[in-house]
Amino acid sequence: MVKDSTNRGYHHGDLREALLTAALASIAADGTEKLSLRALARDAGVSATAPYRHFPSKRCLLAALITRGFHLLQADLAAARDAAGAAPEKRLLAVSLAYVGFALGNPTSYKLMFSTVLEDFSDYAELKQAAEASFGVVLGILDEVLTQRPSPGLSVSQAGAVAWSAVHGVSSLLLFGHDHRRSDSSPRAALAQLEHDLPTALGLLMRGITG
Amino acid sequence: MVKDSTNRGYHHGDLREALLTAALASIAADGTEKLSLRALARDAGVSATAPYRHFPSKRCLLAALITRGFHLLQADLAAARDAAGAAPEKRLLAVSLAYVGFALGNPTSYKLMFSTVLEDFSDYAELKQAAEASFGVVLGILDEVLTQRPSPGLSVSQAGAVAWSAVHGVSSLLLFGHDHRRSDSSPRAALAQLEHDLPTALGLLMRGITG
DNA sequence: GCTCAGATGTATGCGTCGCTAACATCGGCG
DNA sequence: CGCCGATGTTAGCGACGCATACATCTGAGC
Repeated sequence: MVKDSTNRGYHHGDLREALLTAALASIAADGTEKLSLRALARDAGVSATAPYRHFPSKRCLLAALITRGFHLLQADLAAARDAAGAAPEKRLLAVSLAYVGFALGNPTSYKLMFSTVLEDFSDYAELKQAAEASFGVVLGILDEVLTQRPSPGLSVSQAGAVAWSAVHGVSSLLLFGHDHRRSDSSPRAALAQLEHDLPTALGLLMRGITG
Repeated sequence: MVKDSTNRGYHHGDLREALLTAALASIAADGTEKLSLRALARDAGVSATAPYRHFPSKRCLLAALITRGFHLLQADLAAARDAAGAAPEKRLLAVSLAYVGFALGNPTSYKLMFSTVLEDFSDYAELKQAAEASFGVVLGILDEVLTQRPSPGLSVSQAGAVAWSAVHGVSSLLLFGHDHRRSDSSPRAALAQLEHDLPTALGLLMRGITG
């Protein structure tokens, strides 16, 4: 039974959830390095060790955050795919745009998901599964496109990896540009322009791959 | 005057350099989170606070490491460009391959350079300059290609950003795959195949952009 | 050669952190 | 109603980043 969040007696009510959202906010504000379980506990009004009732370690809290991110990404991608009709090319573009949209809309989560804080997902089965499910949506839609219109010189899965890389690269670099927007140099300007014409840009990339 | 490295009296000899290389090794082994100035000092055989004679803070040491990475990247890219002859397309492919090659050959540096440990380069003028110089090589070569063969629907700098994104995406995802290679699922296999046929893959991407 | 100023390394200590162990309190279920 | 597992607390350990004050080395100019 979920407690009323106004209940702040001895028991917090929903400390686990509060910690997760506060952690994401903290990372967004100050970066992963400065994330502190003790500080999260203070902000939540509980003792310094209370978080350990919900997460065995700081790493596990991060893993939970990343897992949540992949679940969200998967949902966004699947929704975009299903809303885009039946034509494989349209579905591909829609999923690509949704991918970049997720990155731009959830920059903290996205950067965390593809960072190296955890080094390796193999210690976290649920996380590994969530990540592969997300990739599965991308690869599935690429498969649809590429079996219909094979790419010259590349296998289906190779071409799929290229397309996925291109979309991931656009997302990453756009975020990198946002983080460094204080510099008004030409790379930054180019990225801003790119963001403005995303559909055209992604369309070109996909055209290169699908021949 | 550079001291003989066998000199280990009161003065270390070249502590700054020793710290930088040890730091990179530590990050490669255990990740950025576990990097400890005190541990580096211990390994170098000096007191816990000696590193602060060379780096005002841990962040500054990381900034120095990243700066060094961008200098290396720039050198690699410029060398590849100059060795590739005069034809813009050949130069583009060579620079793209060098970019991916740098990422695969210096994974720790590359991930550090595009991570968010520093949030922002604006506090580090030398670093910002080094990063923009690296990007300058990429953008310059893209400019050569695109002014000769304009891309349909995109400005030169937009198309440049797309191409750069694609190359960066291939690099990032390849590294991501390496880090998670313990899973033998299809994404990993696709990435391995992709790495094997990099020239073909990058050629396709560039063809999409250059029309 | 000597000297002395700056570069480099040391000693000590503060506040914070992740985490463990032992104990307290709550709340739902028999 | 009473018990027991879930949740939170208190106390404390070792490590860390970093600041301050002090010690030692080294080379440039006399």
